[in-house]
Formats: sequence, structure tokens, C-alpha cells
Amino acid sequence: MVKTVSERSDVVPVLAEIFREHGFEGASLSIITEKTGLGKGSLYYFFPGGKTEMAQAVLAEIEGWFEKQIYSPLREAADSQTAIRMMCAAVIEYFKSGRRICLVGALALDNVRDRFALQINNYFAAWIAALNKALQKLGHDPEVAAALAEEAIIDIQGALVIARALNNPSVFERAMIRIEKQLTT
Amino acid sequence: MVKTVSERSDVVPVLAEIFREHGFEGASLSIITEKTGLGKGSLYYFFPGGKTEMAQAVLAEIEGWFEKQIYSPLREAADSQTAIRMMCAAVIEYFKSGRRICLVGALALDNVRDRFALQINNYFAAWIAALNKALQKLGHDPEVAAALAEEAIIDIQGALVIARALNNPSVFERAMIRIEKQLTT
DNA sequence: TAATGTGTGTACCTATTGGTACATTATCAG
DNA sequence: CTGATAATGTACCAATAGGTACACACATTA
Repeated sequence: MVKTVSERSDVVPVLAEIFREHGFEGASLSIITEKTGLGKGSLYYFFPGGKTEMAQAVLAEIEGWFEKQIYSPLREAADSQTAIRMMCAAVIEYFKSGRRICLVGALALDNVRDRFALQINNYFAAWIAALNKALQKLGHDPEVAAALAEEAIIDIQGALVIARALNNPSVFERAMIRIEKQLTT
Repeated sequence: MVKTVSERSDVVPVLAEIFREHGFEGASLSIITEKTGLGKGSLYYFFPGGKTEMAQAVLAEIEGWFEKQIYSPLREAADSQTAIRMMCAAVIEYFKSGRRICLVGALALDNVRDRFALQINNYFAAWIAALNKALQKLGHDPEVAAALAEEAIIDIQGALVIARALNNPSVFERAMIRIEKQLTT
């Protein structure tokens, strides 16, 4: 029997997709075992804290990805206009044009919310803050920038919900076009 | 021992709150038993189809409530402007200023989504259609009305997600003020 | 080659899950 | 009062849940 030796970092993206598809409670160990190809032995070796630690690792990776690809450019790029446009493009790509849900948003509505409240809060707070900063650099008043930033993130999350509910990704695509326009004019 | 005899219709609102709080999978029969005060005997007498039938009854009641309180006025009221204003007021009240989540939206992101796909779809489709109609009666072009209606429902759902994620109901309150303004000017 | 570390598979555990069966009790119409 | 129907409580069930224990395999370095 071939034992392919794995690393923890290889498993996290797979776990992310599992949690997205099945939710936290719905992602049973048997499903996780099946989809990752790892037995309980390996799973609990990498994540001694069990499912909670798995989800926390996933959230940490998501936070890291957004920080690097989106938040940091928004905050620091010389050209804010371009940074915002690239944010929109990255969001469309990341959420597969509305066919992929936002795990953090889904967890926020879940009953396990409290267990991950800090990470959920940070994810959205950091996003809004970064976008706020970019909008201010673009010349908006602080209050206007704050309102626009909050509205944009609300819009993205709402579009993901409705696109999923209506089973119609074009809702998300339309929303993203509108959002980009609102942020860059 | 006192046996308080109940009716099915008394139980549905309690079930709604339970599903809101715990999600579909998280709402175990023991929780349902505890919160409703009904034993399994009564529960399966009222809902022979088990949890699925309970959730379906809840969704049907929600659909009925929105149809009567919101969709129908939007479609048929002589004064669309007022109907829209009353929709916003009813939404703020219904979602307890952002402290209460939208069960239908939460189910849309859940892994049991497929089981309730039809009801979830209908809920949002009917809402958008009714608002669309009201906006057209207000004088908007059909395409503009459709876009505004879709954007408003997206906004409401997104605001519920972010208010919950940031544990900050004022996000929802701000959003509702903005939405009412966008729809009535 | 021997020892050490990181991995891995399997057997096992208890608690809980959704659901069924059924005898029993209220309630109310005739 | 009597019978039927509506409602209820309890005992039970197989399946699965998350988690633990531990012997074992692999790769790497000394």
C-alpha cells in the first residue's frame, strides 16, 4: 500500500473547499477523510484540536490571502484607482463569478459563529478599513469613504447570497460591475 | 403531570426561531424538544416528515408573512412610495434592526440548500419582482426598476451578513436608511 | 545501520443523532 | 356515558458523530 506523505499546508486548501461545500457541522470527519485522502491518524496529527483547529487554519489562510492580494495593495498602492479595480477583478476571480460562496460570510450566519467570531470580525473589518483608506487616498472625505467602503463590502456579500439563492451567478457579475463603477467614479 | 395540548400552528414560530439560532443541522431533536416543550411523539405527529417537514412549514409561514405584509402591498398599493417606505419599516422591525438573521438567506449558504432550493428561490424572486413592480409604478423604466430592486434586496441581505459578522447592528440600520433613500428618490 | 522524527492506518470508545413503535391520555361529538 | 380521534410520553433502535490510543511505516541524519 502506497502511503503518500503529506504536509499540513497541502491539506488546508482542501479543507477550505470542504467547509465551503458542507459547512462546519456538515463537514463530518468521514467526509474530510474521504476528500483529503487522509485518515484520522494524520488529520489529528496535523490538527490536534480537531475540526475547530482545521477551520481556524482555513480562516487563517483566507485572511492571509486577502491581506496579501487585496488589503495590502488597497492600503499601500500608489495608484488607488488601479488597486480598487484589481480588487474587483480579484474578487470576481476568487468567488468564481458567484459560483463559490464566501466561507467567512457563511460562518457568520452559522450557529458556530461564536467559536470563530474574532476571525470573522477581523476579515471584514480589515477589508472595510483597507478599502476606506484607498478611497480616502482617492480624495474622498473620511465619512464618505467609510460609507462607500462599508456599502461595497455589504454589496459583495449580499450578491453572493442572492446569486446562490437564485442559483444565478449573473446576479453577482452585475453587482460587481456596479460596485466597481460606484467605487471609481 | 399537566399535558398542555398544542396545535401545529403554535409550534411553527418557535421552530423558526430555533432554526434561525441553530441552523438546520444544528437544530437537533433534543433542542427542538426542549425549546418547544413538545416530546418526540407530538413533534412527529405534527410533522411526520421530521425535521425537513418542520423547516418546510417554517419556510411556508415566512413566505406567507412576507407575501401578505410586504409583497402584496408593493404590488397592489395605490401609493407605491408609501408601500416602499412601509416595506423598509417592516424589514427593520422584522430583522430586529439587524440583530435577527434572515433564515432564508442563511439556508441559501447552508449545505442543505438543495433540499429547500425552491422555497429559497421563490422567497427572493417574489420579493424582487414585487419591488420591481412598485418601482415601475413609481415611474422608473423597467430595466432601471429591475436593477434597483435587485440591488436593494442584495443590500438588505449583505447588511444582515455584515451586521452579524461585525456584531454591530448599526451597520444594518445605516444600510436601511440608505436603501430607503435610493428607492424613493 | 541505528536512532529519531514525522506521518499513517486501524481498532475502539462514548455520546448523540434522527427516527420508529406503541401504549396511554386528553378532548369532544353524539 | 361512550367511543373516536387528537395528542402525548417513553422505550427503543441503528447509524454516525467526534475523538483517543497506539502500533506501525517512512525518511532523514548521524
